[in-house]
Amino acid sequence: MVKALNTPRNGATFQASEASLRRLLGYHLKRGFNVVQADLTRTLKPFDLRMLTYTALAFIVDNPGLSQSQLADAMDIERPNLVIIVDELEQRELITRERVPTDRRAYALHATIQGHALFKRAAEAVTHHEERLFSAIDPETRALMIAALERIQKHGADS
Amino acid sequence: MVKALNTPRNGATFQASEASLRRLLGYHLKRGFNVVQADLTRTLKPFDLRMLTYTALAFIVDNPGLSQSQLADAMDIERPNLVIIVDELEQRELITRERVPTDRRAYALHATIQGHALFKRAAEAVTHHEERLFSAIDPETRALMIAALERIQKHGADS
DNA sequence: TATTGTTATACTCTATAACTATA
DNA sequence: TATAGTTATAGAGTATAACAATA
Repeated sequence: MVKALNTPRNGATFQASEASLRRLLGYHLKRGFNVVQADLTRTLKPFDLRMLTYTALAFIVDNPGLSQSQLADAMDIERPNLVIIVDELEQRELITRERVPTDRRAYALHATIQGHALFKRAAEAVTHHEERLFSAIDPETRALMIAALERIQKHGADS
Repeated sequence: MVKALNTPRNGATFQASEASLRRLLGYHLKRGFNVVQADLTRTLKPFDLRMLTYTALAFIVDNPGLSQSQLADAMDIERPNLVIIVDELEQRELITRERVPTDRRAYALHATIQGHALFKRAAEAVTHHEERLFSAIDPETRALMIAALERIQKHGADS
């Protein structure tokens, strides 16, 4: 909907002033992420997955046996918010929750055959979603952005 | 909370596999934006502003007299979601809503003296917030990222 | 017919306090 | 005591349908 910025009532162009919005990286991060998030939601819809259920499934597939605490830390979300995500994946029989013998407080998470199969199909769709959305950004720039975003995370985690 | 990635139970390192998460720009965009959003929330708290009320106020300060439709388009949010934002700013007497004589359906939005004053103080805090959070990213990289994010928006708006 | 602003509603993501059972 | 998982709850952002007033 950026086009409205170019068609205000008075014929001029709307501004995000130099003193405020347009020069803010955070502002563009938000808007860029919103576009990505909207497209990702559409991409995952056919698989009945959301951003968080997809992310959780990906981590469980890649790290069989990890606990919910470890998964929450890896996903950078709070433990309470992970519970319903794991509930949903378990009810759909995409993952299993098994008590850890050596620590009966914890659950070991594993993807089922169906979980692996669904993830494989969804991951392909996500790959196409990324290629489609970021086709205008050359690989070097993408890598540079990923490195910068990782630094922002580490820097933000310090404070 | 990335540190947990380095301290799993089995002594190995948790993975966001090459086939799935770690190589996805969208994944890093989300995590990076979450850090920014959390810090921005803290930054705006003393001014009783949220991300969206701050953004709306910025646009109104920079574009006096614009309508709610135009503001919603500029902010890239749906009209219904803007209503409570404008309500809040008006109730706090930071902006005014005046009927447009030539189109009695629309409201012209203007920032009050208090609105300008609060925005000026908040904008300074936001500037410091950005400098603090992005100090590890050199200006050239920031500019490159902003340009790339703008392209993603335009590209996403097409599809 | 189309647009502006509005109400109602629902979904997603995020955050905190407090509880239980285990360690 | 500390940790793993849970429940309850609240806040914030996003999205759609439907309506009254006006164009």
